[in-house]
Amino acid sequence: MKKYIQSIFADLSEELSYLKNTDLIFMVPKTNEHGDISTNIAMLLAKELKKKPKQIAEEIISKIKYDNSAICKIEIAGPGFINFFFSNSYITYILKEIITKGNDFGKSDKNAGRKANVEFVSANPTGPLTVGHGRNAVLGDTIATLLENIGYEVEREYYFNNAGRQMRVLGDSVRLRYFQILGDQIEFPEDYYQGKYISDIAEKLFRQHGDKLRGEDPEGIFKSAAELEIFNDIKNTLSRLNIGMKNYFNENSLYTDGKIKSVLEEFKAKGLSYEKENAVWFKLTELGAGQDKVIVKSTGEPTYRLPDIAYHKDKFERGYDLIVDIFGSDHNATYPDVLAGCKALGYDKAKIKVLIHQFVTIMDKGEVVKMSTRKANFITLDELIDDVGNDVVRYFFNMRSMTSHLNFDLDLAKKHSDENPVFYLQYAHARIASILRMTSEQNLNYSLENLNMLSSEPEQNLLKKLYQFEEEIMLAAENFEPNRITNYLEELAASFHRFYAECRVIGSETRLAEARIALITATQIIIKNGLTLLKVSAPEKM
RNA sequence: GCGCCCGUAGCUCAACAGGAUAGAGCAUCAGCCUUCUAAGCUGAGGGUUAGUGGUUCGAAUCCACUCGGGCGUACCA
Repeated sequence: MKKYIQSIFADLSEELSYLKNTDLIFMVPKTNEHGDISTNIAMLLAKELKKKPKQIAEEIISKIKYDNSAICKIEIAGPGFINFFFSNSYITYILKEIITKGNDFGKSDKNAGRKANVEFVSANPTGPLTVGHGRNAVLGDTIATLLENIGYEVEREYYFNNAGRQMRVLGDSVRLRYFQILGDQIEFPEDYYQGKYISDIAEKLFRQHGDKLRGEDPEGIFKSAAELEIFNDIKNTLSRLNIGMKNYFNENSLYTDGKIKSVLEEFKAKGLSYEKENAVWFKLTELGAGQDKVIVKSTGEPTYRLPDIAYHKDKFERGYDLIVDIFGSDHNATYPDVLAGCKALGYDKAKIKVLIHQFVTIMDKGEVVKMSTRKANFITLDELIDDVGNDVVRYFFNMRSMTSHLNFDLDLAKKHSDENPVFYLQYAHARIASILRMTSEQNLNYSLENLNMLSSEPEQNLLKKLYQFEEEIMLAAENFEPNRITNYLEELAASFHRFYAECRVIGSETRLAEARIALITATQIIIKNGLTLLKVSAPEKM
């Protein structure tokens, strides 16, 4: 519909030339009195044209040509808004679209043929996923789904590093626990991994091998067993949330494939690196950053920047049209270096979209829980799923904008009470399912013949919400904002519940009942499609 | 010190690219089930949008500064 209004304005701009070079902004007004779509164009032009906004608006309205079957009224209001009112035949059209397209309604092929890579989670296999990773995982997966919904072919990717100091400490942590099981009196260092899962892995090794591993190297079987166990655990947790990765990208492959080396050589050839104090420095100052950074330590080991740049180079070479990285706010200082590196290598960094989400604050019994993988005072994502179920976990992590901190109150999430918006939505869906079960028993079906009978306020509000769906999910995808979906769905469900309280389906006069069945059928489809994007279930009964 | 993010009702959060009277949920209070699921609905109270100044027809939104909170700021990842 917005497209249609844009097109009639485009036609009009042939006649009113001042419309040509301005951005037309259309929005959905908050109240029904202000119509279905509104534009502030007259006010924006007032200064430039040295005319009063209302005069401009009048001129636009008097000259604009539109189709009566789509728009029934255009009026000027307030300081100069132009408000458009949709006609009933448009409403009929959109309901019909929703009902006939069903599960496919809302899908768009706008980006058909384009490929996207979404990298998320990317936790190293040093411990189970925590609630903190949960937000990253759910946001990443939902963004991937949203991109698929607008036509992208999406690859979900998990980047990990199973080498380095962290992993050595992990292997040695298991080894020491193993010795403890054998009865050795060993002091377990404070900066080693304290979690119980370490002892579990050691226990398992003991059951399989007895005391035969005494002489093994910490980086041998201890490390590899730990990595295997932990990775299986992580994958299992992700699959409980319906998250499946297409690629697991091992940082180590960047070394074995010579990609790190080739980036180093390229930097050197371009004069973007130099040696100082036995280390290799990346000339970031030349690229506009504040200071140069080390990319290869004096020990010969690269810092994280180098593999990160090589990794992104690899992604570019794989030919994606869009590369999305999802990080927690603790990475906010590192990605500019990576982007600068990509740009220096000649890649279009506009293809990379870095999304930084703020941390999850866990509240338990009214207190903030500080978490650290190393010390074992974390709540695992698995425990959270056990407590509240995957629907609630997925919904809660999608509920807030990425830029704000997410306050996860465990007591509240565990409650399963009506404070929980997930149930509010699911209840709306189930209520509709229930009505439709009963109407079908009575052989009552939807009809699009008399939709103009849907004239009461709750019905009008519900209709209005329905035809906003397509635009909402488009905006959610293009702006990478999953929380728009949850906000929208809550408003939609509220509109439905209000309708339910005031308007009866069964027992109304047949033509009205048929129209209302069309309305709630469409509502049910939209709720289901919205929840499906979030991978939250839409039950027929509760 | 510097960089990024945040500050909106008692609490948790919305508010589309600057738009019309700043909205929901929870909590509090008062109502609504002989009719489609009360996990619901209706109403009331609750706000100087942290503060100060600026930009303009118009600011929670943009700019500057101040205050407060989070995360960073390594030859850790």
